[in-house]
Amino acid sequence: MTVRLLLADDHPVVRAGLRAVLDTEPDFTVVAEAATAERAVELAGGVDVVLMDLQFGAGMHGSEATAVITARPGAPRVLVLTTYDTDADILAAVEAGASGYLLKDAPPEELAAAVRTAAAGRSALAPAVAHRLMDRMRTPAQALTKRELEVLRLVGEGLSNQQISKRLFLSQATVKSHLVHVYAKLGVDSRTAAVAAATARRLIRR
Amino acid sequence: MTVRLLLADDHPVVRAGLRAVLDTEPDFTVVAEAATAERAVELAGGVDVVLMDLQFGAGMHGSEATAVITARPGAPRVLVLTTYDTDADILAAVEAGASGYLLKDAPPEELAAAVRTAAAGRSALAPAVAHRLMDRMRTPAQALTKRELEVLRLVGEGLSNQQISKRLFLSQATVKSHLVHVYAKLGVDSRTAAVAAATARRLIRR
DNA sequence: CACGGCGTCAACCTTTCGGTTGAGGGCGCA
DNA sequence: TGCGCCCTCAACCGAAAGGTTGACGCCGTG
Repeated sequence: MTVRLLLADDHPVVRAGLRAVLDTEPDFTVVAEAATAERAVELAGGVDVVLMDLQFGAGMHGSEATAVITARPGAPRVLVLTTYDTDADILAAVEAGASGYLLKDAPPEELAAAVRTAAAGRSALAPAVAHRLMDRMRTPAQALTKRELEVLRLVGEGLSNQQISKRLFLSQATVKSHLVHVYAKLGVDSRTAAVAAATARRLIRR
Repeated sequence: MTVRLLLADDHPVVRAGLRAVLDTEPDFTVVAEAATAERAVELAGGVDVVLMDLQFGAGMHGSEATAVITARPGAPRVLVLTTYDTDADILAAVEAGASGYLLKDAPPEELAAAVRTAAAGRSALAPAVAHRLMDRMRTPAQALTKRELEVLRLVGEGLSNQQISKRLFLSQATVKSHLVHVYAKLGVDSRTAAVAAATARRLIRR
């Protein structure tokens, strides 16, 4: 039985590389490529496994596309294949229904093995990734409230508490209050560290 | 006349992709691959063009390898091929003697054209990259020094002056001194604003 | 309805940061 | 041999941010 593959990555070179590595396997067939996450959603029907990058230059994020694809009945398995292994990315991908999470520096054999594992309906997490996920479960990520996120975003834009308070029609005391909660939830103790942590976890965008 | 190529990238998939895209060109031959910058330096003899990534998981940076390779007599041309186009990366690559700077999301035709341009001894800068470089030349006033950039990067990672001073073996006074200069050059007045401005201008990456 | 989470704010204190002045050594370039 | 730039550091001060306690109203849920 042949495994039909869809390659979703915005880099032509990476797509060519995946094709070169996977299409030579006798039981794999690359049936389509997508340069955007939107296109991947369109093409996901009729394949068995989707190899999905997370970062696309613009537009939909890979984890969003994964959620859309896996939500459908008779959906293909989605194997996330990305460059980074930040907690937030992994979490988002797994929550979106990804069957696996691989890093792009994985050797070809590992890649092929993961595709077979995913095609068989089992979970294929790279060891390093699985470990990270375990860590995460132990300390559940505190979700920031809308207001906290709003304040944090302005901090990320470089505004002072004074400026934020004016922008949001608040007192400085309130801004500080929100930030204290943000620091606690992110496990940091300064505004710059909060921005760094939130950026790494993709809570805020830049 | 055949152009002999060396592919230097730590991702097997990317190397396979480059090989797939370039080795099919009748006048190109991929004669070697390197998974590390150190290996690229070893293998650079005997090829005409090196396709060089900048980020290698560990060890030598691509721009260092580029500098070493281009410094030798009869050196091959080095074409930098990376994911990001931050000012600092581009500058470093060009200063290291790179003949071109391409982004990995470039279409295959552009890639092949750039290799031919480099092989012919001409400069091959992606339009977006060239534009950035021009910007840089036009306003050299706000150029941050290496040290200032180094400090700013750590600020962006959320470190305090205290932590930065320890990390770089400096006194806090020196860290503050660098930051004061950074603020002046970026036209801001706080560390968070400096990070925001530097990110917007692609002086630092996240 | 009582409870908890959220959003708002005040007062107070400590620590860090921002900004200034001044200064010395190293290095390249005119 | 100067000059200027870069990097380094000290001392000092005011301003901003960090941290704590306590408080009040709103709202949704058990």
